Amino acid sequence: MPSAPTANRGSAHGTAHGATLNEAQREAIRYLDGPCMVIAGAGSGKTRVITHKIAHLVNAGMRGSAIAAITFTNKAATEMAERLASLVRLPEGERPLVSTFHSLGVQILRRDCKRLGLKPSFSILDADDALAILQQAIATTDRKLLRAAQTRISLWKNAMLGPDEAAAAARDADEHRVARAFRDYAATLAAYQAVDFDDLIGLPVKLLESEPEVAQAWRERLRYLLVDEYQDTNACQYQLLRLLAGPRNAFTAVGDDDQSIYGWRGATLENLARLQSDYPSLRVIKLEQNYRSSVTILRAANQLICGNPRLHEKRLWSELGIGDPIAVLACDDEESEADSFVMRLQAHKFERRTRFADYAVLYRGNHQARAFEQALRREKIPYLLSGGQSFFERAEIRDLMAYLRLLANDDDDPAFIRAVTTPRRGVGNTTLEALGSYCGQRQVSMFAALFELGFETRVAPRQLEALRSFGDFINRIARRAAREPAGQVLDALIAAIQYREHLFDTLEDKAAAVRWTNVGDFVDWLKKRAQDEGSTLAQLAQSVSLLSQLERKDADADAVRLSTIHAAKGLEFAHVFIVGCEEGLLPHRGGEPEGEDDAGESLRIEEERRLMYVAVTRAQRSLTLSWCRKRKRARDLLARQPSRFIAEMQLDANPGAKRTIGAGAARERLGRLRDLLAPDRGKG
DNA sequence: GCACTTTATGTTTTT
DNA sequence: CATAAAGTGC
Repeated sequence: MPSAPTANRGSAHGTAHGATLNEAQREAIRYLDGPCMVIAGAGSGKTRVITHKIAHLVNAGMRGSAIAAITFTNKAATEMAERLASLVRLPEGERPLVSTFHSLGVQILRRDCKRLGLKPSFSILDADDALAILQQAIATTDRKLLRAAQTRISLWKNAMLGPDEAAAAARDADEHRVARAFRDYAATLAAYQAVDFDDLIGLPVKLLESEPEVAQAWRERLRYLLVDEYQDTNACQYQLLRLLAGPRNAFTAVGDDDQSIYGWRGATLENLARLQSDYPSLRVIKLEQNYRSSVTILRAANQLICGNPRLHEKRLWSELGIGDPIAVLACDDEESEADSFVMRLQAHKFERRTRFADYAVLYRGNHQARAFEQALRREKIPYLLSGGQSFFERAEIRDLMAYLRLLANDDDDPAFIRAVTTPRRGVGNTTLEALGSYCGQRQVSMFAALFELGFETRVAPRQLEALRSFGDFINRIARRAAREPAGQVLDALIAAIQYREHLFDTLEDKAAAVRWTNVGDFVDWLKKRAQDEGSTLAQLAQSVSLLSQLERKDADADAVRLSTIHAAKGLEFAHVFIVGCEEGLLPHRGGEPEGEDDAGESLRIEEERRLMYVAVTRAQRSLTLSWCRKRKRARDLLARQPSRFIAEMQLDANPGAKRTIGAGAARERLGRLRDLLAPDRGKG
């Protein structure tokens, strides 16, 4: 087996792949007599339990295609499908459905959305498009209010409250205002035949609740459900699970209350308790043996998390030995934090003969990556940035996506606006405003309005001509898309709009070249996908918005990983650096302290503590924590304190567990190593 | 009326 | 430091 650098694939140390299953794992796999919940501590082999349970079901005679494994991220789904494929060989049509909640939602919706008054070619809006629509609805330019409104509405949706219930639940004037905007927002989405991310769960719930035959059909199709990262489900996802499970209650939920880090997205630990009260016969099985980390690391993790009240008390243990002490680095500022990381990395790598891919830098916020990127680039160390801006959020990709969405769905006004203005074709704000107001009166989409006789008088002839020829163009491409292969039409589209020329006209050559390369990657990816799945351009447009990262082959590259802690969940690395361990960052200080009560405050700290716990438990062999005495924020330099979590891990009380090292020591050591390696290269 | 250039502004985490 | 609203040539 080639050892891949990413998680769960076991770099020699740690993972339980080849080993036999332990008693608790076997029990979790074999138990089929009723609903089952597996409390799987960090590194206890939960993916293994899920894949082996699926294999067990298949061996027991269940059709593979009747089993569904549901994850939260595409990465987890891909990983799961691969591990499963290496365990049981199943023919194409007999493979279990391994999918995220959101893609499952799309599948359910695509089949029967007509019953909800939604056309099958509905558009899926990303957060930015949704935000633009909300901005219209709430009529504000205050970005803070806008963002707050978006999360508020999302939380309402995840709690399964519609605009009416939201208005009833609103506690102050601001929330009432947001509830009113929620109503307009929902109406606008309906007019556009568009849905947002939350609707991908909420609408299937609505559908299965209101159409018993549809629910029945899905229950017959999916006879056993396995849910990964159950602690991250929100009320709406829980309801979807209940509806899919039906009265048969044939499911296994796998989760860990200590790793619940998506409370801000509506995930609620109550779902763990609810599972027990809603299913009294629920069998609860705990996995406490850790196959990943050294005893030192686990002891620190246990020490940290015991500060939280927990639903399921558990104590992780491991047989992997004491391992290296945990180091704490106090740095001057973020540059010196990044510098000392790079120097320690180089020294460590030289001494231990490790690979770059054995190292990961984990941080609270994406902006923290910048200093580390710079330092790594300067030293010519390969790195992989996970999280951060998604490939599909890049402007050039969104431009092309707008065309695809418009081809699929004429009513998608946001896509229309983006496509008609990119590249520029003589249609600007005034024209779009006139078009928008006409559409408002006539209750038609922008695309449909172009060809209406009544619209002709609303804009200047020149603009009308530009709009209509754009409309004709889209119609022509759409006609071709129905007949010809997706890839061919895509090439024709990009050539016809002269996108390459547009990039080089509007940007510096270097930037344009980068974007054009991205376009090429995107097109290749679409073509491959269209071929593999036999999907049309329209269907592709739907699946694309659910992806966060282009699955690239260079995931196997030997490179240092830079990642947010959130994005690192489920992964493991031999040597982990948790950076920015400062009060205010980790734990992060929330928005304004206005009106937040003590209970809310301590809940927030508990989630931050779980986040730190997730970070610590990513490490197999060594763990280094660092913090900065000063950190730039906006324009000024702020004095900072080390995170309370460092103290909570009681590294001092843990003999030999802590080494505090000044940032200068590594610099000197690296200097010596460099001299040793290449004396003439010596530099300051 | 369109398209490009300047100036204020504001930072968690993600499907 | 990067994005989005307001300002200036064409």
